[in-house]
Amino acid sequence: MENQDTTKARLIEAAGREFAEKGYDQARIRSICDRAGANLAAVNYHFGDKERLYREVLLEAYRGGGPEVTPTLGDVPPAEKLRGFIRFFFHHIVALKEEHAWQTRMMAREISDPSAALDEVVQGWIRPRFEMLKSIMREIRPEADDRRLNALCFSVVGQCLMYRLTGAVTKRLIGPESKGLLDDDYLADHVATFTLAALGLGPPAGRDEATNS
Amino acid sequence: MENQDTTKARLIEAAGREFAEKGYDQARIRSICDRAGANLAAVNYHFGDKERLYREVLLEAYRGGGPEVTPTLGDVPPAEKLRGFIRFFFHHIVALKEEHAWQTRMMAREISDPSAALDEVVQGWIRPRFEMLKSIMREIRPEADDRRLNALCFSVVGQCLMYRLTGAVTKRLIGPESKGLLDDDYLADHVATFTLAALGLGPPAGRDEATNS
DNA sequence: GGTCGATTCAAACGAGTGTTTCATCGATTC
DNA sequence: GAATCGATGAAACACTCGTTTGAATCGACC
Repeated sequence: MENQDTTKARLIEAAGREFAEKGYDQARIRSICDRAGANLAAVNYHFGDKERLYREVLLEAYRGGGPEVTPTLGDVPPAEKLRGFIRFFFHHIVALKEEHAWQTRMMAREISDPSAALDEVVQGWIRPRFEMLKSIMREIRPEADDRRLNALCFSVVGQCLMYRLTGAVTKRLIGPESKGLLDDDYLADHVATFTLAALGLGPPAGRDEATNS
Repeated sequence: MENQDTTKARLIEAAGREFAEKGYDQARIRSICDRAGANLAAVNYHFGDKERLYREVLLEAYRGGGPEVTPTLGDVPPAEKLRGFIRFFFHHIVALKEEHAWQTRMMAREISDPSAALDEVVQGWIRPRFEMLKSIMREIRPEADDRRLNALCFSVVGQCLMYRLTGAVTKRLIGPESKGLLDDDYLADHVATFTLAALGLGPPAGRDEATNS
């Protein structure tokens, strides 16, 4: 009854895009109000201040209308589940482009550039997905203790997040052309193969160079 | 003849610490001048502006007096070289504490929070170390093409950098106690084992839970 | 149609911060 | 010892940006 095109709703939408693009510090209230077609004072009137606006937007981002970002893994062998999780992770979190929903991009940004609201994000958004990975890993390594399970999961996540967190460096490091060759599908497949090999569930990584140039 | 305790030298030292701690944006010229015991106008007098100060400090950081941060790997099997590289990487780049030299901390910061001077840093500091890793990988996988080699190296680096880039998240994700259990030595060993297993050079990861609790 | 509360608007405020100014100091030189 | 010039110091300037203010506008209700 209220989520029509009210000023408040437009502000949340505009702020979501702004925060997702620039992060909390670099986001500008003037820019948000411009995008929303609202007056500069609107943010203070409707939300009080910048931080409370951010928290409302964050709430909207992971509770509200954002797209579902949870892998659905059927009843397949754990190795296949792991491969599916990695592929999902790459396509929905690592490889975020401008056209992706700002809701997800804000979550991704909280990982690399946490705000004061990180606790809520970890608890409400990151942890459930991490636990999903951890339960897959537990299926694969029932005998591993909790510390080892965490390290194993971080080995998976680290390989993926690498490409999201250090994009500027890697592009300069190997050149834009080589970076372009590392597309999402290739990388997802590589990380999955690498990880399954590390767990003894597949052939060693890097020996199958028959397929590509 | 000039690198005594001049105001300019003290400014570079103070700015190095400030930039390493807070990054370019959050660093404050007033704070730098305070640390250096210099007047506010000193930065402009000696360097022109904040950005040129940053570039000079960066130059000093990776050309000048910083500690040597390059792994020395003797004539051992490539698997051992890789293990040594990972251990080195963890101790000197990932696990940077406050007491580490600001020179290295600035390099680490450029990775996660690049400045306008990233090009120089990649070319002068990151690339040589990356090429070292790549040559090790080439010894292990002579038949792999360049794209695969890059992906393999990034799988190694990603597992390590993870802990540097997402510290705030991981601490909240698994709790400070569990995070504390993942000390540098444990993680370096884990990543090495994981990676060697992935390459078919060691036993699968996560099956050796006899040693620790 | 007048009243009142909610909303919107233009304008300004005030704090933070990089930068500039200009007077002063101190050593070197003639 | 006076002149000169690089270096330092206190103060202020200029700009950005979050926030506030007080008037104008709109809509509902009597």
